Amino acid sequence: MNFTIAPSDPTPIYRQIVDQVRRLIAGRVLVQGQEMPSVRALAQEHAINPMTVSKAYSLLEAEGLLERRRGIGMLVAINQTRHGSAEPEDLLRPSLQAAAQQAKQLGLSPRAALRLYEACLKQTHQEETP
Amino acid sequence: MNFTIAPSDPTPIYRQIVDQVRRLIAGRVLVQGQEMPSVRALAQEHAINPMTVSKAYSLLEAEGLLERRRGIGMLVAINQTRHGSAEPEDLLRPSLQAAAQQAKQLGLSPRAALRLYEACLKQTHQEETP
Amino acid sequence: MNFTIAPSDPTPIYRQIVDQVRRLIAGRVLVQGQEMPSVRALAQEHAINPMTVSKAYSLLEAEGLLERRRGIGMLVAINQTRHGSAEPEDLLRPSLQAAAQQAKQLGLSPRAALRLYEACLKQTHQEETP
Amino acid sequence: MNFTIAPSDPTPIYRQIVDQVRRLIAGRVLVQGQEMPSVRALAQEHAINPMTVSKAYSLLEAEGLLERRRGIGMLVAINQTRHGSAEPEDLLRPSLQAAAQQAKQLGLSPRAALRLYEACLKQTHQEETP
DNA sequence: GTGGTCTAGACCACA
DNA sequence: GTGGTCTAGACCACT
Repeated sequence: MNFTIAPSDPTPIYRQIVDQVRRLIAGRVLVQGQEMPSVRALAQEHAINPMTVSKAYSLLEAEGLLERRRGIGMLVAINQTRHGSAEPEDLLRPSLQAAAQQAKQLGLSPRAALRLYEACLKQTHQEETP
Repeated sequence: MNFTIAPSDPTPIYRQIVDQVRRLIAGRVLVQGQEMPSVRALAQEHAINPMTVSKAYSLLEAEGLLERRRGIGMLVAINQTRHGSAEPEDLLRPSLQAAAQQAKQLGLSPRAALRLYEACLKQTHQEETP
Repeated sequence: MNFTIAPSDPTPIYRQIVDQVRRLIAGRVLVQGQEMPSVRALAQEHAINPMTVSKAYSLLEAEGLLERRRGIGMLVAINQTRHGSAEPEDLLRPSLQAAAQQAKQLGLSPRAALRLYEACLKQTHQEETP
Repeated sequence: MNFTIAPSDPTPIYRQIVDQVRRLIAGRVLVQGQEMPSVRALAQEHAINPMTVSKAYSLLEAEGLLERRRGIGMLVAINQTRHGSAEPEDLLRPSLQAAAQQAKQLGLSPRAALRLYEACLKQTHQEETP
């Protein structure tokens, strides 16, 4: 899986997993019917407790994004109609709205804030290419 | 005060206060020597516990951003050396870096992400003018 | 076979099979000596694993409700002593007792609960006639 | 709290809690804004692990039926508009539909099934009065 | 006082 | 092999 766990991040680990899986599904990186990595595998890969992964998967199942197949594992849910998985823009907007309010409180002009975001985007995309 | 408290936000309330005051000072919206609203007033305005406000103020005082004046209340500290308030860009960057990674996971192009942020900035600035 | 498998139901599939066969025998819908559908046929019909069907049949055989005939398949056991198949009322009562407690917790009057059950019974019986 | 935990019941304990709280809210036994018993209290009362209770509460919170008040405890959610809390009839119907199918499989006439349910209802209500 | 998170380990059930 | 459940205990954060 191409996502990261930051133990230093104050947001709980299970929440980091939930958020990222949600985004990867919205972005079609994870496609419908695809098998998710097993609880134990993911736990070992990131050196965390299997129950933590399990909790994240359970929440995603309750949300309708994952489906449990008895004895098989978890799959990305097939009936991804309209509920649950939202448009990518809708998942990104809250972060950007918060960042917009912060820019205003910091007295930064919209232009300066945009330039800064552009730099961050460029950096993030460069990490992947090489 | 032009800041907001979101009780549903998982980040603790006292932290929401600290972060926003820090930004307002960095952005010179709150200027040196200016009186802060009283603990009681702020608590009542946002329907939160006065002890929570008090804790936030104490942290800001320990950080050197606020000063406690007996009989008067809290003021924005006058001797803002360089250690207390940082550059506005440095305070905004972490949020934008996170938003950049999210955009990538969502499969959004940098251009689309920028456009979305531009819209958020415009909306945030319009709220204040009328 | 007129029974249904609900993969989303938390009760294990083999248990769903066992319970329903038990009822169909108690209700004389399946009569003594009658052939049961083959493991393979039943599995294919409901899109479940043959091993799951096999496990259910084995449990029913251990219970004395089914008999394994070499080269033929499973039959409804002929010597239905009193220990295997119980009275229909006894098999239905647990569900109704649970439903009665639920009605009480929901604040529904016994009369309202009865009316609702009447409607469900009518609907269930109509499904079969046409 | 007037609900029961049955350790022998195959349905997991946290699920028993969730289901019953859901019903008690739908039946207005628990009213909006009311405080729920604390995790530790409920755990001790029923001799189960606090984490099990916590898990149930978390699910109910995700469902929108409970609200967490930091440092205070859990309350029955106030904005109980339409989602989440359903009509009592809607929560009872699934059990009765299952019981109706069972009655049919058992070869019981609708009249006999109704009589049996009536008896169960009477018994359940008598337990409370004395 | 409140709930939340994580860990470690044991046991069960399903396929 | 898969996930689920429960326990016990430790530590943290908020009010």
